[in-house]
Amino acid sequence: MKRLQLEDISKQLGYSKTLISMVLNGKGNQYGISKKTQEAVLKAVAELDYTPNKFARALRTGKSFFVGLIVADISNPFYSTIAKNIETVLFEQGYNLMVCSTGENEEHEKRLVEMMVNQQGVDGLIVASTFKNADFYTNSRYANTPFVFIDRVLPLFNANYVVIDNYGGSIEIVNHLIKQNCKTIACFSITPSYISTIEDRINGYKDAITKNKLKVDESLIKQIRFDAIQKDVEQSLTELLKSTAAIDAIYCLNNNITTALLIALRKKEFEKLASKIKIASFDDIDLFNIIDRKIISVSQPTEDIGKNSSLLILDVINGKQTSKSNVVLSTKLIER
Amino acid sequence: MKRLQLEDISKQLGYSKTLISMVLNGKGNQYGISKKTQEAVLKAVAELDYTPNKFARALRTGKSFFVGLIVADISNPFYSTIAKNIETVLFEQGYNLMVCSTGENEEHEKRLVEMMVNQQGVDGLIVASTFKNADFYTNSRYANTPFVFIDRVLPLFNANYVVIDNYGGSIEIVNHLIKQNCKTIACFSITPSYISTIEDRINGYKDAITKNKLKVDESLIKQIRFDAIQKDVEQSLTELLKSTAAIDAIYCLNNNITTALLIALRKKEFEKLASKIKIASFDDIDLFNIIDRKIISVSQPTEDIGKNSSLLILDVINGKQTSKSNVVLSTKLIER
DNA sequence: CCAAAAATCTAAAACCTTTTAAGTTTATCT
DNA sequence: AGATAAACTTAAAAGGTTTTAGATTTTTGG
Repeated sequence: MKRLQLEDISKQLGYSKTLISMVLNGKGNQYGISKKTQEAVLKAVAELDYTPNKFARALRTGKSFFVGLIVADISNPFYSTIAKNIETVLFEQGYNLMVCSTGENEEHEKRLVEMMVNQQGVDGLIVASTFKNADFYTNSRYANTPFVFIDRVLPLFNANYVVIDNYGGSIEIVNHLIKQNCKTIACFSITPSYISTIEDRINGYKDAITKNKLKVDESLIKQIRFDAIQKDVEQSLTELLKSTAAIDAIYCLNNNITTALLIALRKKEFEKLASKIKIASFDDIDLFNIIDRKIISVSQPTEDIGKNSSLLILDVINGKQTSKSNVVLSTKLIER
Repeated sequence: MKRLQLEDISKQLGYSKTLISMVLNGKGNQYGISKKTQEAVLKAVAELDYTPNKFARALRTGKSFFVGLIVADISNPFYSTIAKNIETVLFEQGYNLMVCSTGENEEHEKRLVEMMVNQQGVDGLIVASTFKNADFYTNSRYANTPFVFIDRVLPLFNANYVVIDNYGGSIEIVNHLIKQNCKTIACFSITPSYISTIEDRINGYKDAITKNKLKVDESLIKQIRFDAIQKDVEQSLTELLKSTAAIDAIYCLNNNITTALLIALRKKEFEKLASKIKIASFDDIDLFNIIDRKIISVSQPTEDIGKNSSLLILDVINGKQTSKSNVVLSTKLIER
């Protein structure tokens, strides 16, 4: 069965394709099509169950009604929650979401952006970028594509973004640990560590320690590789065990590290450590409500990141934006 | 800066648009374009950084290189892992994935399928359907769209599918519980319960009990509503506490229910129950490796569901399929 | 009742590819 | 050399919408 097209409706109704197209696009009044005609068209279209060909429409208008989302790893609940909220907002406005993961790899991110913009023709792009600097995005070939950056900002780049207050959240949770009498706090960071969120969290960690008149011990800051989390966490624990310092707490800079730490601490070799330390986590996940151990965490307003960024990109797409919009959302400390 | 198009390259090179298009689509040899010409074209195109307009191409060929994925809830790790694996396979073949959640709602599923097929023009659709029967999908308007069903099968519907052996997995886990000396096993099922996976798991549960010469007690089978999981789990626990039966184990038919049960069991009111029972879960998640309680589970080969279904839909799209393909993957019991 | 203005409606162009059918040039064979 | 085949190339059509510019009909005012 061949797909119905404008021509068929036109013949059936005796109105021109133009008129029908106008009515269907809600421009009937604008072009002075009479109420009666509009109704007749809508009725017939509904009865015949006609829907315009997406490709023809996109070719003519240059609009795909697709928004791209690029994150490090869509199976991470932090990003998947954001994705879900973005999807909901977009769907209400007749837009669709296309999600891809970079695996925290710059080259992969490049390929994905190129593909989405050039091949897939997305109307806009929401990105949690892995890039170290903004060179790639400042290239003029992207000047016409609406971008909104989330979670992470790129240095010296004047762009729309929706992020959270990583520095403030970090200060707050470390302050809380210190109040709980933790003096020696290890920090499990993640590579690539130049990412703005991580930088800010590290700075918060250091500043909170300094302001409480304690000393920052660089040997307690461990780098965990994005693609070898479990291994590196256990390696770091071994190092901590060997060191002379008596660790009071471990502060994990993201949920993946915290999860890996919890798994590691179940092993016999780390038993001794496990019973003594407090665990703090930047980013709160459901899991923390189920386990016995009381995790202190900073929860991020993931829903709001999703909602804000999607509303923002729609504004940019629809030309409703006057100047760059920079949103910083605040975090919430969860004591347990 | 205006986008480059075939015409520009054509003028620049002195070859026709046709020739350039042919070379770019890898049909140079097929149409007897000389090696020299092909190389010149490819070089120029690379230098000028031209990419064909996606919409024009799709309009002409009728192909979008998009595959849709429809599941109940993309933030459920079971589905998000499947999604990730599908995405990887598709990406390698130049296809893209578009994911949507139905929230286990038939009407929403209808809207999504309609939208993906009619408005977005996907080349094929992978669906974990919420539907009770196959009427919607047997409608002739979908006869031309490649479909692959995953996770759940629709009764009496001759379609491509990739599922797991729910009945067998259920038998195995309940057998294991009984061997561990559990005689009274409650079952937390989920509505809508007509879904094939749930039906099969329930049947497995009942048959395993019967074959072990125990009695099935219908009052121990609780229905948990998809959209009120926590509440219904706690309600069911209360009922179990009130009943005279001494429960040995609770068997949860999916990971959401198990998670909700674990949360509930932390409450004082269920303390008594918590210490005595074993917990079994259909579907294994990372969480189970972190908590103290030893959860017995059936793990599903999510990676394989993703890989198999995506390879299958590509075959159907590319006309490589000869007859309907039905894949049943086996599960793995995880004792802890 | 006529001219001008307002209200409706439409033909044709534009969007940019891919593919068909056919054209031109070069090589091969007798 | 002429006819035929092979190699290479292209003009034009097709795909289905939206939009522009203009045509037609109806209404209004004198």
